[in-house]
Amino acid sequence: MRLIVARCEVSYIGRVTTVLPEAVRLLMLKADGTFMVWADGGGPNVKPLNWMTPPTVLEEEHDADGVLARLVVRKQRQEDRVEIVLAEVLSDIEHQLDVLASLEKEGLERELQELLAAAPQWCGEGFRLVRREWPTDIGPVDLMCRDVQDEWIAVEIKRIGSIDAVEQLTRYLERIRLDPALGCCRGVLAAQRIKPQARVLAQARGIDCVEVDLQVLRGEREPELTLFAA
Amino acid sequence: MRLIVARCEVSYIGRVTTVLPEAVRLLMLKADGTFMVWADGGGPNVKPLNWMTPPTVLEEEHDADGVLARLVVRKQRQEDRVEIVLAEVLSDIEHQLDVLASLEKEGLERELQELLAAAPQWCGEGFRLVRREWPTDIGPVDLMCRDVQDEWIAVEIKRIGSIDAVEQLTRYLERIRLDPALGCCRGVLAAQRIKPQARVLAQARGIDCVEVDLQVLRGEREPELTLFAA
DNA sequence: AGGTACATCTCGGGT
DNA sequence: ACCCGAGGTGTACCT
Repeated sequence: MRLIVARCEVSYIGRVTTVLPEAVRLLMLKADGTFMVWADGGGPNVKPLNWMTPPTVLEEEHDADGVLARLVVRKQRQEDRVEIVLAEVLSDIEHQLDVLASLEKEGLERELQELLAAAPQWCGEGFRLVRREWPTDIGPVDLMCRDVQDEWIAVEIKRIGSIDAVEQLTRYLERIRLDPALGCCRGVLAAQRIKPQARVLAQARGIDCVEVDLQVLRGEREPELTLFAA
Repeated sequence: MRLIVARCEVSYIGRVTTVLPEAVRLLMLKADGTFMVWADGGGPNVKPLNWMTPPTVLEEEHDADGVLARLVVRKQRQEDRVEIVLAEVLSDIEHQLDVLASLEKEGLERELQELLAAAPQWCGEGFRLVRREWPTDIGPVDLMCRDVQDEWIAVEIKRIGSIDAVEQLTRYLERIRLDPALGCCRGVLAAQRIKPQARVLAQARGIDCVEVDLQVLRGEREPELTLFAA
């Protein structure tokens, strides 16, 4: 990984066209071929101002004194290019970093699906799980359940229930209901949080919405007693 | 901007929980309060392994020799925290970077919308603009127009017209047509490029497709004379 | 290679 | 503050 701090001007030509006026910025050249330009504020926080993903080709130009004067980062088989004109190099260091993957993550949608598969009654009273990842010809439904009347219910699970989730479930239901045996299959959207506009669309489509609590599912917290609530 | 290269172990607890085993990585501390952890490969290219967006609070712990031994980055009003245990600091530099925004982008959907709002006839013969960003209760329609017969047309604009774009416009039309005054509103998908599958779906839904040329809209190129084309 | 779905998406614009 | 939509989205997984 090479880190260059320099006063420079940056141009990108590719899917869009951008220009950055001359200023002191960080140029980050990863050993894997990734290139990024960073500023300290006045822009995105966690996203570079400009970047190029591998595979890239790096051209370096030096002036008469051997000082880095120009960098061009290009994509192998495309016209995408970032050009950096360096007016002043303040620092230029390189370090060997470890390649060690294994970033373990917990608490994603997958965990939510596992917990709800083990306790489908949180998606609706009396629900029994028939299958996780029920296949349709346009993709798998998260959970397929049956209720106390043996009616079918397709459950779509999301961390945050948005309009897209309603669309996705609608598409699945369209497919599922082509099968006469499942013709009256209902749809349930289960999520930690469901956005208001998604709720509107779901209601219009006859899809039920259920908000679930991750901590309750994990058994870390007692469920609220809502049975006798207004 | 402070750049630390160190052999370290990183833990994050927040929306998810992650652990990174001890390895040599780059720790990036921006002056705006952003914190990021980077590796050289074996993970995402252009995304940090761990990060925290401002506002953040930084705690630094040093050992008896004054060497940096532990870092904790916390969010002010949340339980989110990143903890770094440093086994060996290989480099620790700090530079003053410029804050100079003004990353001008050209060629995005916004420009396309501006150009089509100024010349809606490219979306359909005789179209007049009634409103940009016409509000519905599930989101805004890019352009609302009327044609020479005073009929209403909802226009969805995309850089690339995909199936999602057709779904989106379909949703809007669903809501718009609930209003009797707009009951016969038509739909037009305008994009620089429209994917074949999106075209098929659009046709099935009675939505017209129009491909527009950015350079023609900008007046940089003459329109093709297609009036007498087959 | 192309399509789909997920992401601590991030980010900007609106209300 | 929340919500929506766009992104040079990136990334993994599937066909």
